[in-house]
Amino acid sequence: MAENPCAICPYSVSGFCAAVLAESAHSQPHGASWRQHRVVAAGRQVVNRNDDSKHVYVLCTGWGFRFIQSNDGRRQILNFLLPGDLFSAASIFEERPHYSVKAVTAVQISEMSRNEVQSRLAADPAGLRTFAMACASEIEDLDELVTALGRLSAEERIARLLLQLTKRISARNVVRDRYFPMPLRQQHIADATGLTSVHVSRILSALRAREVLDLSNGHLRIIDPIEFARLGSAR
Amino acid sequence: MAENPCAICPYSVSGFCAAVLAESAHSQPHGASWRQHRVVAAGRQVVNRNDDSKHVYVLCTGWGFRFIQSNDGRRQILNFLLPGDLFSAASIFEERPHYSVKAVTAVQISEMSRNEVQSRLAADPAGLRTFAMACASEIEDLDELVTALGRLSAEERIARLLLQLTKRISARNVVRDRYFPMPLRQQHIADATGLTSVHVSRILSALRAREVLDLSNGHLRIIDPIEFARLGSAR
DNA sequence: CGGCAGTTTGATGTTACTCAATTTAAGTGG
DNA sequence: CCACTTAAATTGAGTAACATCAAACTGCCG
Repeated sequence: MAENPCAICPYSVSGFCAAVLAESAHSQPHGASWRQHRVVAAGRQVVNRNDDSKHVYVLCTGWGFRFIQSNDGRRQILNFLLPGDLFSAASIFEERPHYSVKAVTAVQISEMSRNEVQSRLAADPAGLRTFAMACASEIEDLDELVTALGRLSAEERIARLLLQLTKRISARNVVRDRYFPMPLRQQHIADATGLTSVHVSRILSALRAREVLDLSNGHLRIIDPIEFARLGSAR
Repeated sequence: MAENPCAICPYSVSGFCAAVLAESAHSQPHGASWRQHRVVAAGRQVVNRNDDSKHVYVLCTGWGFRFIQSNDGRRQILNFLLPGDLFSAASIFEERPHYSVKAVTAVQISEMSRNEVQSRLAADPAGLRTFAMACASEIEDLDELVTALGRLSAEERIARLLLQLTKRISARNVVRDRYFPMPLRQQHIADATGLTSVHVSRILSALRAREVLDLSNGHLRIIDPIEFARLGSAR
């Protein structure tokens, strides 16, 4: 993933916005109405599994997450969305999303017409490659997540999630290597790692007691970077 | 996924082969050398994580699986490959695969030049959409797998895997609703569901005792289709 | 017949879940 | 600023699910 700021999202790192927004790509059908910004309050749902939608979304500010909800109410978080993230590469060609999306904090999102995005991608000679890269990286992330859920201990899964998030934050902001904004409830972490929030609490307490890291007050403090990296990159 | 047989693989259901093999798509650079068939013995590894390769593969006959191997030797199977399956949509643009692939049974594979596949896709006006559909369906499958590993019990995960496989087999062959070829060792099932082979053995024995299904001798026999479907589609 | 890979079974250990009570933190309105 | 409310985090006790270790068993093939 190369740094690639775009007009929609100064933090975009996917290259996707740049391709879609290229001026020459396509003539707008009705002014600039094919895309608009929206603000969504913390906790609100933005995308509903199976509700068909004519839009593609990019998160501009705040934190969100993509998830699948079980019949019995449990949910699995598939990934967290940070500024610049396309909700999912699949959304560009999927009429009905197979996932839902919620805002963690208040967020700004950029809502674009799927048809328009498709034709811009098709018009751009590098569009196929750009799109393919986004897909490949999403598939790779998911493959790694599957491996983590299937094979790692609770502690390793949590450390892995936090490590990954710190890396993604670092890629978007001035690098901070010890202290990161992290507006997640323990329930979010539980839903992302396949654990219960009670167990997440115990593990986080243990990591705090062992002076590895401290997650509280919406911030993650890395106390022992070596141990943190070791736990988080276990495989 | 629409039925879409192709010259390489009579059972291909992805539409991918059709797009790539279109006669008009592209002139061959050196005869037909951009693709060739290979035979691989049961248990042999076909793709090695991180070894860069100039090829894209499609499975033509037999069973294989895509996986990621842990440092400590444990492995997570990401999906099983059936005749007609592209190893991964990501492979078309990824220089180095982030996964490995092994043959379960003896397999025939079609090995294609990645460059040639890319230019054929780019040349085909429907190429972007074809490729995107393959990606979207792979992402959806992975999202569902993540949810299964994160949220389902051992029994449900196993039933889900077997149910999915029966559906995929049915899509490729004359429909058989009670008896399916299933050349998997219990270790494969364990590696695909994040369990140990010992536990898989216990669960399969229980399912056999409860007269839900019987997996043995390389075949799956569905005894109670209702209960099987209920367990396997739990979410 | 012996050997090997795969499966089954039992006994035991560990990890993570459930339920429920308690503490802490974060608002909110007076 | 303080009482009140509510959501989130913590803690303890008991339990269920799954892992580990090891031995026995099965089928298959040379």
